[in-house]
Amino acid sequence: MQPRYRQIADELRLLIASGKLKPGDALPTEMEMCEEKDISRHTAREALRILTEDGLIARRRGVGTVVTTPPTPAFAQPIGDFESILQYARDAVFIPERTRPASPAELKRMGVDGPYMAYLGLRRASGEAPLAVTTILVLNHLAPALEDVAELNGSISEWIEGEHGAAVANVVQRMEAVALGKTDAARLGVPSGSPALRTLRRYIDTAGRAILVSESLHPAGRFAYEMKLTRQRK
Amino acid sequence: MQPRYRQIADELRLLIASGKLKPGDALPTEMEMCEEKDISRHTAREALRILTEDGLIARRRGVGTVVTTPPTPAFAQPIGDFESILQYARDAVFIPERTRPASPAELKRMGVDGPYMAYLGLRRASGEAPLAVTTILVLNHLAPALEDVAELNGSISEWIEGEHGAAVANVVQRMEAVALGKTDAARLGVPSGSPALRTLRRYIDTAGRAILVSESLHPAGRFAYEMKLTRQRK
DNA sequence: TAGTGGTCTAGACCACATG
DNA sequence: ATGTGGTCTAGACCACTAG
Repeated sequence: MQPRYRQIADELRLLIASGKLKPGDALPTEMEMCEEKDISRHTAREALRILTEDGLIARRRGVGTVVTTPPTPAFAQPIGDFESILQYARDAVFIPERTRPASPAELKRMGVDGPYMAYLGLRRASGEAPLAVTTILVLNHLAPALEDVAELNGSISEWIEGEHGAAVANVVQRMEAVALGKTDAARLGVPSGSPALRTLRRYIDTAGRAILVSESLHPAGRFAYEMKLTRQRK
Repeated sequence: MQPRYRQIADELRLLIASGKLKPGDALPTEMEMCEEKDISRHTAREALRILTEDGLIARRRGVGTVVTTPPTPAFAQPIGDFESILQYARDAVFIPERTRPASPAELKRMGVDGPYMAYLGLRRASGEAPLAVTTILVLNHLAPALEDVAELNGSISEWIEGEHGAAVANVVQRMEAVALGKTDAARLGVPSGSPALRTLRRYIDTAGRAILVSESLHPAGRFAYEMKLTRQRK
């Protein structure tokens, strides 16, 4: 049994999700909701508070309540700490296409040196367009077979931790803007030379070795990296 | 003038931050707070709700309210990162060029709403080429004069904290790739349409207001954002 | 059984935006 | 002047936990 305010919040959420209420549309005022649903104002406000926190609606005193326009890039993955990076890796599935020993050019570009296997593929969420082209380098003696990678619904780094007992001690992450080359642009279905967010992550074990390095190229508009940093509690 | 429930939330937050209330300690019950502060239960609950959302306290029906033990996720962002954002702002000097009330387009693009002043300028390190074009929005009643901004060798957010006593509670940071428009490209000396890293930072105070928002457009190759995430001991 | 937080009602006054 | 959402009061009943 759900509390009344949550039922109402869910009703409204459904109206918005289904498109019956579009961005910019006005919601009923608090008093209207009170009469229609036969509830007190407090209950109505609690329902609206939930939707406000979720960013679905915006409220302005003296004006009313409207459905917000969704943030421009649909994918604002809130990633603030290490854990949610792994979460991101789980949500946006890596679809491997082929594997081979890493080339010298790749090794240099991704800032490592040694015997690595390279996995090339796409990163997808639920939608149709791929989120990114991704290259993953794994130290040779830890590298799984391509078939196994395809089976993994978790992240490769977690597989390595489970399979080999290697512990990731920290992750160094780097972000910058680049222009897409012809090949990558074609795979993403965007014009050659168009902007992309390049994220490079190096997973370092306790010995300081990069056991896994991943590079993703996210075309503009399909992905934004968002993190919340909270002031320290001293 | 802050609402009563927020004053009380801030009082309690201070008790926790200062260590007078340690993790595991019990807070007063709702009824005790009502009598001590001479407020209604609703007001007390609203204050406690804020702290619950911030993860500072945990509440259990039939038991009471206690200060939470600081999160011990397997991985966490080193606390230094909040400070290093401010550090970045100090290193790469913001050179203001002009100021005016923020336009509706700017407000929408930067995800805020209200009366803000806009400061437009370039960001430079030691070298010759500018690192980025930057737009900074500051809440009207906190906004410094353009001449003062030029004098600041620290960051504007720190100036605000010192001058007005406003405390930045957290920073939400967003990164994505964009194509540079004609004007910005010209100011940076790169071709129109070339890639740039857009970083948007919203500095949020304890009341949840964005007191300052900054947007920087870093052309490809001149800037990369790098962060290190360390595994936390349990 | 007593006390906690969770939910809900029925009022009230206010600051603010709009016509 | 009217109506909006923001704040606040003073009650109430409930589910749950613990002694």
